[in-house]
Amino acid sequence: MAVKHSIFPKSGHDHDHCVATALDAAESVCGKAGERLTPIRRRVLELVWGSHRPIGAYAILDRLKEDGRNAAPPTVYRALDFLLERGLIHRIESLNAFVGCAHPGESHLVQFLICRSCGMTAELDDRRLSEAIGRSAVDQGFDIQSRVVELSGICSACQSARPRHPAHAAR
Amino acid sequence: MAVKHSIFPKSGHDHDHCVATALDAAESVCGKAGERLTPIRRRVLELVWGSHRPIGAYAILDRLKEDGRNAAPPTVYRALDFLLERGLIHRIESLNAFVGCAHPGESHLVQFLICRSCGMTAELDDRRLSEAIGRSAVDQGFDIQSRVVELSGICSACQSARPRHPAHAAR
DNA sequence: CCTGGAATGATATACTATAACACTCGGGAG
DNA sequence: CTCCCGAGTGTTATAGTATATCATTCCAGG
Repeated sequence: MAVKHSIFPKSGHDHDHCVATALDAAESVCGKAGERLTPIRRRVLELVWGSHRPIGAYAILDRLKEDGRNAAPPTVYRALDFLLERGLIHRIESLNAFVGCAHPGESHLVQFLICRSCGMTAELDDRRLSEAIGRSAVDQGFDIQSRVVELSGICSACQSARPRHPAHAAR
Repeated sequence: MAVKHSIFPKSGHDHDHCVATALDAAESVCGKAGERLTPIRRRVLELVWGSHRPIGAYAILDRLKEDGRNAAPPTVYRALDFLLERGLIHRIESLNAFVGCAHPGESHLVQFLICRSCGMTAELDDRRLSEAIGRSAVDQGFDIQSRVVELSGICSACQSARPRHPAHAAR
């Protein structure tokens, strides 16, 4: 049975469009907040959006160096912190890596599906799931301030095909 | 309104009993599986159970050294890997730390509540929440292999009191 | 201008985790 | 009994992730 509305990016999608949209949205979000999307921040965001696979801070750093820029770890982490605070990217705790936010500027509760075969991630905003989490916390009198929900497994595309990116297999 | 059945460890509980129970359960689990709970593994488990606050691998390492034992990082990580595989401890991804499993030997899906004020964690096994996660995955045709659900916030005890362990405040 | 805060540069270091190889020990095959 | 084998541990080195600290630059507003 086919999946009706897969939220996983399709293999042949126009990714340049994803990137352009994300950068535009970032300009907009920063503009409204009076924040500066400096060249470094913009470039880091672009690199995070290089694919739908989470990317590590040091991989970003390597790319910045390839740009010919003087870059050190703090350069990257400052930009990542800025982008995280503005909700333009997400951190995947179970991978120590970062991925673009699919709904920048909108407040949303997020859950991730992470494919161990192709490395792609999908960002969910499942209301029933969020509510179940909220109920669980309320039952315990717990005041939730942040949530990490990361589900690793095999996406539907990889289930029906030989793995295409074995390099991204889970640890 | 008071919480009916808080799963958070109470401040004055008999923690020695928690530790003893955990060690007994570990002996039992290992015995049935024909695995060896060696002195190092037992000691690491005991240290992880030192409190209901997640502990980092290097903090465990320091304790082992205090024991007068020759210990290096691999010593600790090997023991932790063993304990993780047998389901005797859990890893908290968002803290890079480890905490004792409240239900060793039983297969269960787990979610964590992590108090940013006192550092305590509570292990939930909320069936509705697990089912909501399962449905979410099925909707996407996603085959879940592992789950990370970690909710950070303030536990009910800390909400009604001045924080008692500010050193454990979230990053 | 000039000045104060934000952003970046630069260096050092802390923290987390694994690779690789050597050694020991105890149990089973012969 | 001896040999051998594999699990467990010791040891050293290194990989990978993140932050502290201070210097410098840049730019918007006075």
